[in-house]
Amino acid sequence: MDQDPTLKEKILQTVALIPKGKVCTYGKVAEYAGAERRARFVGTVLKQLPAGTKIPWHRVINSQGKSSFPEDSDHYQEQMNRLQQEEVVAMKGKINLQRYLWMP
DNA sequence: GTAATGACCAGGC
DNA sequence: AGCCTGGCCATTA
Repeated sequence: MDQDPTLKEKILQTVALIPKGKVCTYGKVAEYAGAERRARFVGTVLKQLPAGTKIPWHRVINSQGKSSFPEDSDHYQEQMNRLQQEEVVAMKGKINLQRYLWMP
């Protein structure tokens, strides 16, 4: 049981708001969800998501503009495939945040 | 109760 | 550009 169940829900809700063709960082998601210094918690929450979730977790990347997964992992490939499918282009595994970062 | 863990981040070198 | 360090804080053991 969470001490603050609404916080997890807020984070998921915020991630769900990221529009197609845009991305957001863990830190920004935390900020928009009203949890300013809880970037790591965002990752913890996304990790718990089931396989067929509707939450667009692939639109969440780290502050360096890169996937937070190792390049040889399936998660990395899936994330990049989905982003590319949404016209989000990554050069050398790096995404241009100036261009693709979602700003509500 | 303490200690370790982690889909993070900013700063320093 | 890369690598290391300290800080962060909810979860887990």
